[in-house]
Amino acid sequence: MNINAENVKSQMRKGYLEYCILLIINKKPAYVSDIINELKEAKMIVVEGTLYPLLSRLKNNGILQYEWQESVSGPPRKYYELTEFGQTFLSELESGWEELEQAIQLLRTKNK
Amino acid sequence: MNINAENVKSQMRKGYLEYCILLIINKKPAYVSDIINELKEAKMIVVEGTLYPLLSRLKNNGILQYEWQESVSGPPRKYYELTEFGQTFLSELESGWEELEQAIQLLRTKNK
DNA sequence: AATAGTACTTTGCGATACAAGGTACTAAAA
DNA sequence: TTTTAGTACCTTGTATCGCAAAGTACTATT
Repeated sequence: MNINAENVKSQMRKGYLEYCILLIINKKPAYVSDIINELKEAKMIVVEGTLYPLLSRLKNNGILQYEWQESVSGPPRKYYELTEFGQTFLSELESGWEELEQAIQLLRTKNK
Repeated sequence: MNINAENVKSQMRKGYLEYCILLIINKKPAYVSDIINELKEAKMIVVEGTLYPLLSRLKNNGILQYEWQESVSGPPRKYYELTEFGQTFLSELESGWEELEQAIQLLRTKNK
């Protein structure tokens, strides 16, 4: 119920997870730990419980597909990659991001 | 249940409403219609049912306060403005936005 | 066998945008 | 004076989604 800056910042990141994850996977196939690490580098802290359902959703919607790959140490991993449709989808998100960036820039400069 | 680009774009905007609204109110006191119009100019479509509860929440958390003002035509309006704490809060959101902007820029350029 | 480590999955909760419907006040028309 | 239209504020119910926490399963080492 209480608002604090951290809370709002986390809300801010919410809508961008899909976008960020697709950017990461678009480079090369990745499994959950890879993704978490890349996000961490970009200062976006995300946990497993968030990622697994999200990846499933993206897969069920035909945006991602995965392949099992053996690991040198430990159980096999699901490596996700973009489908063709996923590529199209990603470019739509690109423009969505640019729109928001411009919207906020407009509001910020107008209100200086 | 289905993902589509519009849906995700709207999710993207979600977390930024607080920030955008505070940017608008920070310039000068505003009531709901003012805010909706300014958001519309920046291509962020928001409806009353979203705004009223949000403004209440911000008020209850000491970020906004309001004054009633007569209207030339129609019922009186609640004009919201930032409290001192609200100003501090807004600058925290500023940095939150900048962080996200950088995070996404990093992921985008890395994955070209 | 037992233990530790890694990976994937599920459940329940809290936060919040939004649709839809409702209340209240003001001014103009009938 | 009553009715109607317009504006403004508020509330309820629903769907979405991040996250914490707990669980299952596989592999390698002791």
